[in-house]
Amino acid sequence: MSHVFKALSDPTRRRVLELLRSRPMTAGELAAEFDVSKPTMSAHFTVLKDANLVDATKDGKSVIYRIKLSVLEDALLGFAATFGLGSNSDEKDKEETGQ
Amino acid sequence: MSHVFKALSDPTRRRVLELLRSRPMTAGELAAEFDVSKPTMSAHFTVLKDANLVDATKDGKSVIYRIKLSVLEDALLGFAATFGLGSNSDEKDKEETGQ
DNA sequence: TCAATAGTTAGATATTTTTCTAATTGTTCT
DNA sequence: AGAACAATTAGAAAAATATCTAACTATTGA
Repeated sequence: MSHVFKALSDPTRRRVLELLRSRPMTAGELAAEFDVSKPTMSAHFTVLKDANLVDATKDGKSVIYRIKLSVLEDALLGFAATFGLGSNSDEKDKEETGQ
Repeated sequence: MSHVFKALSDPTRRRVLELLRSRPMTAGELAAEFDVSKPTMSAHFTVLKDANLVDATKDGKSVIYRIKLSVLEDALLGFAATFGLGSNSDEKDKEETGQ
């Protein structure tokens, strides 16, 4: 879980995840969206893989990356829940502490 | 918002926030919970302040830190919402993409 | 006023992270 | 087999982070 937050701390990696939100993409397609070298992107992919936030499958010459939404959800909402946040939009009267 | 994720990427800082969840605490009380020097903790507090995740008020010799839950909530749930996550527990039938 | 206490700032060092170019691996196509 | 392409690994350099000790500032209380 610590790996997830480390992975999310970099803007490039957060944007990679956002791109993968719409559809799976190859390393090359993803790299084309950024202004850094392919090896640098490869390093970012490794961090995302280590955090288990993406899944990589080889397809011919390409590697297709897919976001693992459930892992992101567990980390994000799990941590939020620790603070009593989330799934709380229109709860009625449950001893709210207010800040 | 990038500052928030940077701040959350360190385990010490995440634990500081968790400690502040129960009540406001002084720098000294917080530092006592960790195995690092006070200046190191002071640096962590600075990162949390820069991310606007905590509020510091001086009270005599002490500085009292308070968590700013709304900022944490906005960052965490806001980002989660980008992925269609959260406040979604028992939604009925809304063209779910399922992973 | 002076000593004690709480906390931060200064300055240095060690570690981690990000990034690059060059070289390598694996796949496809002719 | 050999060229072309996609991606990763190797190795190095630059930048950012985390950490420490020593010194400083501000507040309290004798």
